Amino acid sequence: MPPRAKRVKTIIARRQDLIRGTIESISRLGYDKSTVQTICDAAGLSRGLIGHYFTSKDDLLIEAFRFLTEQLGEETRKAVRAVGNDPFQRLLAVVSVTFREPMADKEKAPVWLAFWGVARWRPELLKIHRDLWRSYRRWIRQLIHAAAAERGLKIDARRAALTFSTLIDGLWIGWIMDDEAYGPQEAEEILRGWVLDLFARAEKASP
Amino acid sequence: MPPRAKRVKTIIARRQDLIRGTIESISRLGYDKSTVQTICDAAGLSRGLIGHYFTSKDDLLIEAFRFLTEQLGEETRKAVRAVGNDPFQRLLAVVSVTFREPMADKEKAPVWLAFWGVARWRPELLKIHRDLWRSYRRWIRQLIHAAAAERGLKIDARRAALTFSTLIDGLWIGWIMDDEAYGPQEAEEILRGWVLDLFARAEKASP
Amino acid sequence: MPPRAKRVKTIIARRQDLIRGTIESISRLGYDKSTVQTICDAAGLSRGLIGHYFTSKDDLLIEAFRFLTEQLGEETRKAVRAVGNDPFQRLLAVVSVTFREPMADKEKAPVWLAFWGVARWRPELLKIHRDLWRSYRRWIRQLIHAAAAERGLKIDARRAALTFSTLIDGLWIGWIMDDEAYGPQEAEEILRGWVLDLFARAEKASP
Amino acid sequence: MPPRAKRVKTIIARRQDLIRGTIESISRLGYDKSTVQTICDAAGLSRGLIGHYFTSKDDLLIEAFRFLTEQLGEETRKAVRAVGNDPFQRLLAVVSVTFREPMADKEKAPVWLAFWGVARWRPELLKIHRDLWRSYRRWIRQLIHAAAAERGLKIDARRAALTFSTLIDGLWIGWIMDDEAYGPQEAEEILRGWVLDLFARAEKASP
DNA sequence: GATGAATGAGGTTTCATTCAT
DNA sequence: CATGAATGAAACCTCATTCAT
Repeated sequence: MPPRAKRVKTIIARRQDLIRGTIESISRLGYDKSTVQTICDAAGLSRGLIGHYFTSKDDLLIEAFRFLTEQLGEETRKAVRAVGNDPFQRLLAVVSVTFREPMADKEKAPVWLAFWGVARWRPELLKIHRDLWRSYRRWIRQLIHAAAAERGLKIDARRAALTFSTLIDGLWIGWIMDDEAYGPQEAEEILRGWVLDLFARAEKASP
Repeated sequence: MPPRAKRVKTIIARRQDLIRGTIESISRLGYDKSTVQTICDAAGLSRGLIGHYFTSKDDLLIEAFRFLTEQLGEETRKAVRAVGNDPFQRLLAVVSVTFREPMADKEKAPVWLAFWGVARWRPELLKIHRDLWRSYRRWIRQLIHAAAAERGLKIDARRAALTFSTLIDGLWIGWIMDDEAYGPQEAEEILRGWVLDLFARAEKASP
Repeated sequence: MPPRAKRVKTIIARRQDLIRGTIESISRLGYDKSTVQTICDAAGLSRGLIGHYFTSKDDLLIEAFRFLTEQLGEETRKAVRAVGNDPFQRLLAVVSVTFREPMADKEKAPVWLAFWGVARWRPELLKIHRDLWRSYRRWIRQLIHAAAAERGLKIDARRAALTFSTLIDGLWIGWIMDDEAYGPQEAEEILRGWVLDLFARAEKASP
Repeated sequence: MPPRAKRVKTIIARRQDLIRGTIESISRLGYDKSTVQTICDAAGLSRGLIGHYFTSKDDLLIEAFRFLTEQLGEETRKAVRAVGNDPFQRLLAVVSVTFREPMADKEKAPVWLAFWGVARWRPELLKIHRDLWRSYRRWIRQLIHAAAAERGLKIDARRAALTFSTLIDGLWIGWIMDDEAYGPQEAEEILRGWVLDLFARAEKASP
C-alpha cells in the first residue's frame, strides 16, 4: 500500500476509534459526564489526540451522532434487502430488525436519547436527526403505499408512516427509560400488531 | 399570618422561583449550558441563594424534574375530572388535553427531553420518571379496562395502555425534534384515531 | 459607605491588584512566561478570580499596558506642573523626570519593552501606544515651540519633538538591554545636552 | 562534491530554511503565536524536522536572532566598505544604509522588536544583542574619533557614538510602532542632521 | 436572610517533543 | 533522512460551592 493511502486509512481508523470511544463513554457515564479524557480513555488513545482528528470535542460529538444515525439506517436497509422485494414483507422485516440485535443494543440505545436531549440546542445534531427521520418516514410511506396498492387497499400512507415511526420512537424510549415495564420482544409484538391491524382493517379501494 | 408561617411560605416561594428559573434556563440554553448563574438570573435571584434553598445544583435539577413531572400528572387529572366519570369519555379527555395548551408547551417540552437525556445516568431522575409513568399507565389501563367492560369488549388493557402511552411519548418527541413534520393537532388525531379503532375493532367478550 | 459604593471600590481595587500582579509577573518572568497562575500569584489572589474582573487574560494584559502608559503620562505631567509655567523650564523638567525615580524603574522598564515586542500584532496595544506617543510628541512640540518663540529662535518644533522623544525611547531601550553601557544619569545628560544644544545653536528668527 | 560535503551543505541549507521560516512566521504572527508548526510551514518543511537540525525550538529562536543580528552587521559593513576609507564618509554611509532597503525592511523590523521584547529574560539573546551593540558602538566611536582627529576637532567620541546608536534604535522603534508619524526618509534626515551638527558645532582641538 | 466575592477543581485545547515507519 | 502520529504537560477559562459582610 502506498504511504499516502496508508495514512488515509490510519486517519479513518483513528476517527472511528474516537467515535466508538465517544459512544462508549456516553453509554457508561452519560453525555454531560463524558469528557475528552473519558472519551480518549475509552478509545484507548491519549488525550491530546482528539485535536489531530477532530476540530473540537463538539465536532467529535456531532460525528459520533452522525455515525450512530447512519449506522441505524444501514442496519435497517441491510435487513430489508435480505427479504426480497415484496413491500409488505419488507415492512415486517423492518419491524423484526428494529427491536432485535444488533439494533436493540442496550448499551447504545441510551446514547441516542442522550443526543436527543441536547439536539434541541445544537442545530447540527438536529439537522442530522431530521434528515434521517424524514427520509426514513418517506421510505416507510412508500413501502406502505406499495403494499396497500398491491392488495387494493385504501390506506393513508403518510399518516400510517408517521404513526409507525412514532411507535418505534415511543417503544424505544419507553424501553430505555424503564426496561422492567416491557422488553424488545413485546415492543416488536406491539409494532407488528399495529401493522397487521392496519392492513387487516383497511377498506378496499374503490375500483 | 405568624412570622413562622410567613417564613415557610417564603421558603416555598423561593424554591418555586428557582425551580421555574431552572426550567426557563434549560428551555433557553439547554441542560448542559445551564449554570447556577443562568438559573438564578432566570429566577431573578442572586447566585449564592441557591445554597439556602437546595443542597446543591443537582438537588435543584432533581426538584425541577419532579415539579415538571407532577405538574404533568395534575394537569391531566384536572382535565379528566372535568368530564365526569365515564371511563371512555375520560380516555378521550386525556387525548384532548395531552396535545393542547397548556400541556403542549413548546418551551417546556424540550426541557422534558433534556431531562430524559440524562435520566439514564441519574437514579433519582429515573425513579421520578418511572414512578409517574407506571402510575400513569396503570391509570390508563384502568380506564381502558372499565370502558371495555362497560361495552362488553375484550381488550388487552395492559398492552393497550402501554401502546397508548408509547404513542404519546413518540408523538411528543417527534414533534419536539421536528415541528415541521406535524403539529399537536395531527398528533391528537393520530392518538384519538388509535383509541377509536381500538374500541371499534375489539371483539365482543364471550358472555 | 453605602454597600454599592463599597463594592465598586472593591472592584477597582481588585482590578488594580491584578494589573499590578501582571506587571510584576512580566517583570519577573517575561511576557510569554507570565500565565494566569503567575499573575494571580503575584497579585496574591486565586487563579479563578481573573474571570471576575477581566473578560480574559488578554483583556487584563491590555489594561495593564494602558495603566503603564497612563501612569507614564501622569508622572511626567505632575513633574512638569511642579516647575511652573515657563516652557523651557518645563522641557528641562521632562528631561529630569524621565530618567529618575520613580519613572526610571529598573523593574518596570523591561515590561514596557515586552509589551512593545507584541504590540505590532495586537491592535489594541498599538492603539494605546500610538495615542500616548502622539499626544506626548504634540505636547513636547508645543513646549519647544513656545520656548523658541519666547527667545525669538527659529526651531523646527515638529522635528525637534520627534528627535526628543526618539532619544528618550532609544536611551530607555539601550539602558534596558545593556545596563552596563550607561546609566540613567548619563542618559539624562545626553538628553539635556541635546536640548541645550538645540536652543544654543538655533538661529534668531527674522523679526 | 563528495557525499560528506554534500550532506553538510544540506544541513546548512535546512538550518537556513528553518531560520528564515522562523523570521517569516514571527513577522506574520508574532513571537508568542509562532509555533513549531507555523515555523515549519513557513519554511516549507515538515514539523518533525526541527528536531534534526536544532536541539529545541528555543535553540532555533536563538539562532534566528543571531542570524538577524549578524546580517545587520554585515549589511552595514558591506555598505561602508563600498565608500572607501574616509571615516567621515563612512559615518555618512552608515546613516544612509540604516534606513534604506534592504535594512529598512518593514517585515523584518518588528521581528527585531519581538526578540528584544523577550531578550531581557533570555540570557542567550541578551548576550547576542550586547555583543553586537557593543562592537557596533565601538566601531562607530572609532569612526567618529578618526573623523574628528582628521579635522582637528574635539569630540567626545564615546558619548557621540552612544547618542548615534541610540538615535538609530529610537528612530527604528518609533517607525515600527507608528509608521504614520514619520518614514525612513525622515529618520535618515534626522540622523544625518545630528551627525552634521555634531561636526559643525565641535570646537577646534587645542593644538 | 441576601449578596456576590473568592476559591480551586476540572474542562477543553494547544503545543513542543518523541518516535515508529 | 523525512514524516506526521502520538503523547502529556500546561495553558486559559468556567463554574459549583463557600463564606464574609
